[in-house]
Amino acid sequence: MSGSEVLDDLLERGLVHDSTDRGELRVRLDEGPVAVYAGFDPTSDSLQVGNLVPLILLRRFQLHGHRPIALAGGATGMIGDPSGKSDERNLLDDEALTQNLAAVKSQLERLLDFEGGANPALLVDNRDWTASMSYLDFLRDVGKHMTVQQMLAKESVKNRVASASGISYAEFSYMLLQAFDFRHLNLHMGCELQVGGSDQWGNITAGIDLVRKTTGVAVHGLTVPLLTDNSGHKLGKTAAGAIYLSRDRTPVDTFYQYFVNLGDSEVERVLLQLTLLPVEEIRQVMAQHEVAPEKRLAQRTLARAMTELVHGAEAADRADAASRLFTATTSGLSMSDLDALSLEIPTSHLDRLRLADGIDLVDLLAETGITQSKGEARRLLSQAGISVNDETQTGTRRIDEEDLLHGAYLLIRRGKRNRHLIAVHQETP
RNA sequence: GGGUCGGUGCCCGAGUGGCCAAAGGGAACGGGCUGUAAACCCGUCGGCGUUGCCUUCGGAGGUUCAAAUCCUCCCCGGCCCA
Repeated sequence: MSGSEVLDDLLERGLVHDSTDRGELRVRLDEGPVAVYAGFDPTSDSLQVGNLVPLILLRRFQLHGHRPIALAGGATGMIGDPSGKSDERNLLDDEALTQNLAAVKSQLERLLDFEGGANPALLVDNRDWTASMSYLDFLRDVGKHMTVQQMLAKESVKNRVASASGISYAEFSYMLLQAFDFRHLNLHMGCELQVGGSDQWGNITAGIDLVRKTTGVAVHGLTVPLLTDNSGHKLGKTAAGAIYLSRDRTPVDTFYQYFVNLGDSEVERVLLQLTLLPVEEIRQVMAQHEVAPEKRLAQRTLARAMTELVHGAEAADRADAASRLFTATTSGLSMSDLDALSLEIPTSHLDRLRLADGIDLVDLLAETGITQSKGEARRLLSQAGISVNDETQTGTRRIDEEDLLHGAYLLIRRGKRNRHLIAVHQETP
C-alpha cells in the first residue's frame, strides 16, 4: 500500500479544497506513515454533523496507515475562532467549557480507533501545553515570528476588520494559538500535516509558517470544502437547528431521517464526502438508485452508514426499522411495532384517566408539543395537516379510548414528515 | 467628547399620531403534484376564551380620547468630526 493512496481517494471524493504543494505532499505520504492532526473546539456540548467531515478525514488517513491526532481545543475554545464568523462570539464560562470539553472528548474517542494496530489514534488537549505558558513567553516564542501584515492578510481577519462588529484582540490572536499547537505537535509528536475545513486554511498556513520559521521543517496542510446541501445551507444545519451527534440533542431517529430526506441531486456527493464506503460501492448504489429513485436506496444507504458510524449498528437497525414503518398504515402496525416505534420517534405519555371524558384534540396537540400553541393546532387542523391513526382530522374533536390503537397508542402525524406517538398508561400510583 | 443616522415580528425591511398585530421579501410551516425527492402552484405564518380581547415595534417614564409613530431620560450600533 502506498501512503499517498489516501490523497487519490480524497481527490476522487471531491474532498480536497486546498493543500500545500500537492507533489511534495504526495512524496511525503509515500515515504511512510504521517502523523496528521485536526482540531475541534468545544463550542458546544456536542459535535455536529459538520464536524464529522474533518473527523472522518482523520479516519480516512488512519485507514490508509497514517497516524491521526484529534485535538480537543480546551485552550482555543476559550478564545473563539473568528474564521467564518461574522460577529464576535461570546466567551464561554469556565463551567460550560469544562463540560463541553469532556463531552467533545468522549465523542472523539468514540469515533476514532484508538486500539488499532500500528497506528492508533491519539487524543490531545491544547490546554495541556498552553494553559501554563506565560503571556510574555508566548509573545516571544510565537508572536515574534508573525507579522501583523501576515495576520491581517488572512481572509477571516480581513472580513472581520472590514465588518461592522469588528474583531477583538483576543479573536485576532486566535491563529497564533492554533499555529502554536501545530508547532507543539510537530515538535513532540512528529506531526507533519494539519487538516480541517476550508475556513481553517488561514490558521493552518499560519502554523506551517511558524514551524518553518522556528524549526526549519516543512510541514503540510490540507482542507476539505465546506459541505452544503442543495439549498446552500451547511450540511447538517436545518432551520430547526444543527444536527448533533449527541442523541440527547438530536434523537437517533431525527439524525437518520435527516439523511433519508436528502435530495437525489445531493445524495451521491454526500455519500462520497461523508461516508467511508468505498467509491466503487457508492457508484454501484447510485446506479441502482437511478433505476428506482423512489426507493431512496442511496439515501437509506447514507442514513444507515452515518447512523451506524455515530450511534452504532444496533441504533442504526432501530432507526432503519422505524423509518421503514413510515409509509405503513396504522392498521398494519402490531403492538410490538408500536412499542419499538415509541423508542425511536418522539413519544408523549398520557394518563388513561384523561381519556375518561375524552380529551380535546387541540389541547392534546398543544400539550404534547406537537404544535407550539393551540392556535397553531387549529390552523393545522383547518389545513388538513393533522392525522390521528392515519385519519386526516378536519377539525377538533374529543379523543377517547375508542381511538387507541391496541388500547394503548395514538399515532399522530403532523404534515408528511413528522410522526408523534402518544402512549397511554394506567395512572401510576 | 461633539454632530448625525439608526435600533420594528425568525431574518431583511416598510411604516413616522387613529384605517397597525404592523406593507413587502426571505426562511419556516401546511396542502396539492410526487417518490417520506427536486421544481412548481395554493394557503398559513404573536397569543387566547378568535366578528372580540391580550401582549409586541431597544429600555423606563410622559403627552393624548388614541403612540411603533410625539416628548424626556437611559442603553446599544453605524457614519462624520475631534
